[in-house]
Amino acid sequence: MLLVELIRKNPEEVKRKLAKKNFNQPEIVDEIISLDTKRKKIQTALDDFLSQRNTISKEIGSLMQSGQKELAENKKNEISTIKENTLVLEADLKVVEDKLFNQLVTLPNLPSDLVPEGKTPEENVCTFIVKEIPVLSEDAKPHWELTEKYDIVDFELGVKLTGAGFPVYKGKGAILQRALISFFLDEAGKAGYNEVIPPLMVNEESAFATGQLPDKEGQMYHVTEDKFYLIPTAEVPITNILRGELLKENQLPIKYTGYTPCFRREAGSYGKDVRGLNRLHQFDKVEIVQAQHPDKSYETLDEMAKHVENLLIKLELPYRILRLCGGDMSFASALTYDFEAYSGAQKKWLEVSSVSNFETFQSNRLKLRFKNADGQNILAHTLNGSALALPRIVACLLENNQTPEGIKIPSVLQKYTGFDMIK
RNA sequence: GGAGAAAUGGCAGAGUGGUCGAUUGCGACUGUCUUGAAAACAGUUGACUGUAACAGGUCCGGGGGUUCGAAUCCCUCUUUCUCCGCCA
Repeated sequence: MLLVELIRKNPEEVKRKLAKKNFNQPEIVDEIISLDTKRKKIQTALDDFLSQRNTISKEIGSLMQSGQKELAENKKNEISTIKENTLVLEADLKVVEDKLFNQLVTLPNLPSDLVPEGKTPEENVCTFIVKEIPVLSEDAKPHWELTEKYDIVDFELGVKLTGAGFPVYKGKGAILQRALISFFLDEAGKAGYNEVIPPLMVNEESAFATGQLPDKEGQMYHVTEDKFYLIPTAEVPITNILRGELLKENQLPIKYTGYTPCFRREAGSYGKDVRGLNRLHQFDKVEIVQAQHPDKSYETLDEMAKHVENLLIKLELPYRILRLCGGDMSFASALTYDFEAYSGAQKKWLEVSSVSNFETFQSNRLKLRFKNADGQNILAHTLNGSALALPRIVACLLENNQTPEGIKIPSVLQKYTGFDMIK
């Protein structure tokens, strides 16, 4: 959530930046400012009445104690008009505050200056691409045929148990999942991230604080009986670990990693993009999360991107890095790098990681702050990235590493799988 | 699921209708002393809002109510603890 203070100070700049993010209702910015002005006015008037009330109440108190009951009664009468006024103003204030809040939550985060202009994924800027994109032979099979051939992922069975998008990993397929998770967690651990296993369901407050509510309500599975949401990413519970914290400056950066399954309704998705492992309702992911000093958060973003890049290199996967344009970025992000691995048989790039700096957009909702040397409370910056999402990695590994003898396992994974070939 | 008890500042723990934003202890920070440290002594030590700066306002688990006035009384929700039941 954007800070009202920032909007007040630079309304035109805010509008310009919002436009870059494909947000086309600049009038909301003006409405927010006028609502906030109204809010302040009401608040000041209300405070004034409350102040009078407090003073008189104290006087009544001392009169009562000194036994001057009649004078006290007179004071009580005096206070009744004041009380009526406070009730009216309190009601007004609530209306204005609600309106203000509802407008404020519709605004996406402002893009950093590094974000390229653009409205569609085609306008993302490729900042790195491997020299050689593998060309497989014409009879190379897409992963959904390979998973069937080797009986390692069973989509039909998942349909029987739950529905489309909930595959069952079997045998070496299941072990491969476990191996990747362990590998990713070990790498994150080596990079200084503290490993956690968070809940897979969160409450409304958590979903709001990281920005999923109200923006992405329809994308989450909602457990209505208990008002919980199944997490769409570990980002939600892990970042919320820090909700409400007032840290010491020297505690930064705080680094967490965690593996969780992720649940996404993917309403509106269909067609080729959802084939096989490309897009699922439940998938596994290892996430890295940091809270950092505002002065250092962009360095940290680069460091996290480097971490993700190294994973792809170690897995020997061809990849490219995109700096997302304003129109393709997520609601809460200020700058995002997407990592795409090449899927040789599908002949296309699949997004396997997204690394973002949210600046204060999340921390403002989280109330995640630190105390600086001057004793001021400053909002920290939050960042996160997938490191990595499993299904598309598996898809690429299967397709790119297929041979007539079977599917080769990258050497870095072999100590985790215990085998070097799926056959 | 049933019965009971509780929720106060970083922590511990007072406070049962008025000068309580909150006694006290510990911790932390600053100063004095010291070559330095410890000890001792003195002081400081929550957040939000608001202002040019003051002032003012709000916050004692969340929400609502009673009252001129609520940490304190009432209702409700949540959480924790104890006992019973159930269970991996």
